[in-house]
Amino acid sequence: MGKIKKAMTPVAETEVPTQIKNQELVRERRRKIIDSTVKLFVEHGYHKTTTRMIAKASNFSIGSLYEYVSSKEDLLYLVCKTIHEEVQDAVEKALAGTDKGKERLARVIRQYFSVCDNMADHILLMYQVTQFLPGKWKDQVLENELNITNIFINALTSLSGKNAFPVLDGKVLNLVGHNISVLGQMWAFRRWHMQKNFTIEEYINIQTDFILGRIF
Amino acid sequence: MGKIKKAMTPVAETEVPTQIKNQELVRERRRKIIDSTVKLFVEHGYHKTTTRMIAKASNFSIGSLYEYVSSKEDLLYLVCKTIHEEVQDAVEKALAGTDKGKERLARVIRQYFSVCDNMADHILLMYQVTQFLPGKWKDQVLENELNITNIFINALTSLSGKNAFPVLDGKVLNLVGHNISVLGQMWAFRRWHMQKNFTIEEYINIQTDFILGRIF
DNA sequence: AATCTATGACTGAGCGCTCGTTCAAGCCCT
DNA sequence: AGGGCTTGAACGAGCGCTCAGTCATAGATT
Repeated sequence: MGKIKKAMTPVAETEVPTQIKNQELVRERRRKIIDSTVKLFVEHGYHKTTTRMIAKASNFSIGSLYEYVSSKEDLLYLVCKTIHEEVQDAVEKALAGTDKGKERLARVIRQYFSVCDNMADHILLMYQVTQFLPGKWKDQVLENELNITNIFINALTSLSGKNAFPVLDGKVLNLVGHNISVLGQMWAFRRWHMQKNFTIEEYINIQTDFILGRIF
Repeated sequence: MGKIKKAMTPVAETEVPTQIKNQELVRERRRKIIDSTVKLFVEHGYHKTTTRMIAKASNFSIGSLYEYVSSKEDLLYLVCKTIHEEVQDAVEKALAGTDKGKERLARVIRQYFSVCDNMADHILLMYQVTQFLPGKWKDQVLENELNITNIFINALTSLSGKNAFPVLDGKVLNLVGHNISVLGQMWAFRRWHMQKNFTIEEYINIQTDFILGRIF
């Protein structure tokens, strides 16, 4: 069966169980459910969002909701996965350019930080919500998080020793990759301070200087 | 793990209401309650910890618990406040030294990161739990968080322009202060990766180089 | 074309249970 | 005696999830 990969929201077909036979329907309905759920989770948080609210917001009965998703925790996982996919897609697009050395790194940082700005709500949500995932899915989510960080680590590694870059130890590269990842997310989870004191442009510029060691 | 010195917790007397007349008793009992609660929250999280569990763990009846604390949310605030006080105390001690320039900054960073290591559970807890505070107390907690960050900003500011330090713009200093704060906490909230790949010593050394721009 | 039948998506009242909170009654000290 | 402190049974709102039943559709049969 030749399925066309809709780059938007893939949504697992088999990973998370469902009662419904028609897989096309599952994909479509789940997308609607996930979209509504993200909004509700962002607005009210995981616990204060009831399954009834989710059902209403996506125009299903609760019963019907539970045909497409087997528990609230399942739904939470689908939400997390979708957000990660969105971030990863956006960041990977930034790797396409052809410039070299620090400029290339700076461009990737800029792109990633812009994504963090656009998806600030979602990133904050991930921080708040990962703790409620059952173990097996928490592991999966952390792996997805690592995948994104690895994009930066790879970008750094491919630069090490070239274009006026010093040769760097693997551990250093690894940690710097995580730093980039977290400093982007910081724009979201410290927005209570950041958005009062910086524009996203200022933030990107200063943080880029900071990461590239141009400050001290 | 938590080799935290049993730092006696001050505990607000008036800020959070109580039914009990004897203030001495309130202070003493609340400390016991808060200590037990922190342990339970760390182990089970806020929602899965019931008030009955808290009462049992601190050797009170539920009724008695509610004489000393007027709601679970109140208790949550007391917990957050106590943790912040502990961190702040420890970091402020690091300011006592007499060395100058980058060495002084490096020492403050080392001290702070060590605190983040010792209190990793508590820092993670703060990240998970702030979202459940009612508005007025969330503001208070964020202010406490800012107070800690300001310690770094002040340390940076007092260095700006001296001892081979460049003169730096206020926004830059502000953001770098937040970076230090967050990179310390990152040791806690990314421990699922960090503690597998670094010792705290390695972490401190690399991050210090990173912050001071010695990497690229 | 008309009728029957099988399928499976959809519905929502209600079950079973948890949890934060209260309060009437009792205990203890002065 | 009376105020301060403790107790734990009882309350009731709220939640995730179930399941017996409805109904639209489409293929089979006449």
